[in-house]
Amino acid sequence: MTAVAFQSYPQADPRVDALVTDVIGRVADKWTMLVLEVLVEHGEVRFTQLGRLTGKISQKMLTQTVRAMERDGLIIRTVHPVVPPKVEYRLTDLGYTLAGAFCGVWTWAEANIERIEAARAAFDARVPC
Amino acid sequence: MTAVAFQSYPQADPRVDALVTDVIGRVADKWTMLVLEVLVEHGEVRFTQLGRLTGKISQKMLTQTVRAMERDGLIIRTVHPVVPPKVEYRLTDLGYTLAGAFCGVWTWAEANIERIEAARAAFDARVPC
DNA sequence: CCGTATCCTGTCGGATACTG
DNA sequence: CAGTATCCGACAGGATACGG
Repeated sequence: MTAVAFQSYPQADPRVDALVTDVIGRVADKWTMLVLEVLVEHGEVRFTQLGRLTGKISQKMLTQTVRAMERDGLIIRTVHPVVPPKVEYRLTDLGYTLAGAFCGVWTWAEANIERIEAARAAFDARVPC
Repeated sequence: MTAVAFQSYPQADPRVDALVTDVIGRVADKWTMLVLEVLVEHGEVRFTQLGRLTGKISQKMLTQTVRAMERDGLIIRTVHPVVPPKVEYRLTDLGYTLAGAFCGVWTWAEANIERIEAARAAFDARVPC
């Protein structure tokens, strides 16, 4: 399936490219990046605490995000057999290297917010609804 | 390897944080990154050509993506008044700096695909069903 | 406290058809 | 060639309720 427009492109290795795209898509998620940032800053963090620090994230999305990140080997989930339950999350070495890679994007966004907003305003003035 | 050494994240302004998140969300899009990569590699590219080079992207999504990127000041759209129409896209300076920032993530993904797939396989074996 | 399960709505995104 | 317009299925993701 997926017979789409623009098929057949002279790329070197479509398999590797697809995998990289997949990894990027998974990892470049909004919540993934925020969780990554929180864990870099705070080290080991509990579930609810992680939710608060991440901002307005629903419990559902937080669960999904940490689960996917654990599956990808980015974080480690530690369950303490106590009552009430205590679960802590921390980055793996792989997670730290990813955070390092994303650091560039994060600082870029911070540094260029004003330029982007200016560009948007100019565009919207140029192309009104 | 590893050796993370992360400088602590400076500010704590929720407004700025929201904006950064917004920018990240916009810019970390799958198609945005692919278009970015193609334009870095090929310089100035026409619409259909861009579609082919980007891989399996529908015309609709390509239009949306380039429009949003133009609005954000990442690319420049040049219309040549000829028949048949000829429209070319190229990166702005801002676009190039973004591509540079993403370069780290891209190479990270390439370098760690195998580790991620191994982690996923291990996780799925550990947590079946 | 740490989740899972369910419902429900908005948005994403592909397919198709048409214009300058 | 370079779009625009429209229909529509799929799914992300919030709100809520419940369980270990």
